[in-house]
Amino acid sequence: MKITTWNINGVKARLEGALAYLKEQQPDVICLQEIKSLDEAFPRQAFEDLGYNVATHGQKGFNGVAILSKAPLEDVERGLHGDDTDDHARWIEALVPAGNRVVRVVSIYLPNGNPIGTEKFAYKLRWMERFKRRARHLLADEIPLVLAGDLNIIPEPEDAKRPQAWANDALFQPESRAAFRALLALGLTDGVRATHPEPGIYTFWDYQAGAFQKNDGIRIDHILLSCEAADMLVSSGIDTFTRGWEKPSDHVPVWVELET
DNA sequence: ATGGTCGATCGTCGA
Repeated sequence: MKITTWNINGVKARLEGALAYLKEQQPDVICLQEIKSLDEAFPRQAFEDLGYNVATHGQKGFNGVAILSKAPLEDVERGLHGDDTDDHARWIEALVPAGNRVVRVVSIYLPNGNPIGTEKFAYKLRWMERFKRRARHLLADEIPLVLAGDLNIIPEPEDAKRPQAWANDALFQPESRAAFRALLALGLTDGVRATHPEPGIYTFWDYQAGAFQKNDGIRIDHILLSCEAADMLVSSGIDTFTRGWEKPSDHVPVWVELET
């Protein structure tokens, strides 16, 4: 099965592109981030018409995540556990049947955290602690687990064209990177890196200053796999071509193929 | 050093 993640930066602005992508690439599951839509305003029917089941966790104006799947979604959970006062829509889970087994998929929009030295950065780090706790809990199920999304972390210098340009950015702070490594230390595999050891593969290019034309990108959209899911990993890819489309998202789709 | 670009929304925040 092919599982894709894509920060679409607004479902309304990206509807045509998202539908075109799904028609062409036919992923079994796609995790979306930054839908920037209330659940009731999400263009559910347009995706259902392409054969997808839709589960959203949205809010007005910003954030918002979704999981779309050709197979029915079960046990949908909205929101990241661990803080009842956090009303940001950044986490949605579901079970997806795959062949004669089941995979748990999570669509994640991890806080950006900029600027550093502010409450926004503290929130990012607290949120990553909750992420780790929830991941540890889900790993105990021993159901293949796929944590996919805009994780807003540049894990290593080779994940940026110009790492020094990100030295003061929340995405590349030592604390952010350490929290990411702590996730991997739970036993998770970076699915793309595991199958693409080469440097210079990116998933985001800023809209400003012709970043895409200069390939001035960063790799911040990730798919983390439990050992049960990593055992199923066949291949992965980054669909950079969508960044050249009309009205592109600043992120591109990232996918893994799992043997089911 | 500044402004550079988008989306949601309509002055301004978030990225």
